[in-house]
Amino acid sequence: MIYEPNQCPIRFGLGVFGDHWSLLIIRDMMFRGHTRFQDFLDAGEGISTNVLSDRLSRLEAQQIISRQKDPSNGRQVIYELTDKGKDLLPIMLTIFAWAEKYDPKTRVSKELAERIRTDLFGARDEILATIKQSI
Amino acid sequence: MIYEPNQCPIRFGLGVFGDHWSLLIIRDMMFRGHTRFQDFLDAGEGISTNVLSDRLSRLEAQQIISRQKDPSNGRQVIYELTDKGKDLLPIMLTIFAWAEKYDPKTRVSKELAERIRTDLFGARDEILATIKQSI
DNA sequence: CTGTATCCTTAGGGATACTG
DNA sequence: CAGTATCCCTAAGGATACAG
Repeated sequence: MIYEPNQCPIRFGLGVFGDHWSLLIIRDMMFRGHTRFQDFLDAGEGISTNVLSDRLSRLEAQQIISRQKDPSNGRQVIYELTDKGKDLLPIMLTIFAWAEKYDPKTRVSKELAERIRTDLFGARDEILATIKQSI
Repeated sequence: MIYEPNQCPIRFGLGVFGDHWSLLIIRDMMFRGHTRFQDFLDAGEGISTNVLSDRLSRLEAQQIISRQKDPSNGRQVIYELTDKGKDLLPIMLTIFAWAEKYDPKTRVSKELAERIRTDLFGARDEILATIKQSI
């Protein structure tokens, strides 16, 4: 058994970042350096203030991001990825690599994509075979 | 620039497997060996027939899964992952590894988790630093 | 067994105005 | 600037019956 039913890691992941907006917010922090409420509003995805507020709260509650005031400007709030949030990077990168392989429009940094491709895509069938045996 | 705006790989991924049910269906095919309509209904997630039907159609349209009749039983339909679907494995595994790190209940095969951890978590900060420079 | 077809309900989210 | 508070609306999805 790869994992215990009712203790499914995919379900766990979906609970944390499994909605449309959360993953885009994390993406913007990770790859665009966004740190402020306004940054996310201006990202062009069309998120409304109430939804953004809600998602930032949830992500903070789950310790994916931290919220603090800018010491040099007390009215400015700064959002940052926590270690738990930064550790979502491998998930993002594997999505990148998959998209680069199947979305003709996606262009990702070659080094990153190459790394993932050899490390994980390369062993795909071997790993799937291992999994099949343990079902 | 890591990727072109409006050509975002995360958006592309969300469009394919970004809803609650699709990822669970793919999981069941990948890690539980499910191949039949009834398998998914019985998976215990409580999906209804109309939604399941819809998701299977979409996944087939996106060539994540294939649909064919069982040659030995003409009334039995068999769903299988295509290569494009199998290539979602790295994404699944990185979610596994992340969940194992942060969800106390999740227990994943050690070898798989270890492989991902050293390959990708290990270089996390280094990669993030590279990204920051190119924003 | 593998789906459609309907009905119905609710949660999610857009628009907007407003506040500390 | 960073949110809250409403209002409203629609699309997603659960339940169920039925069909090929």
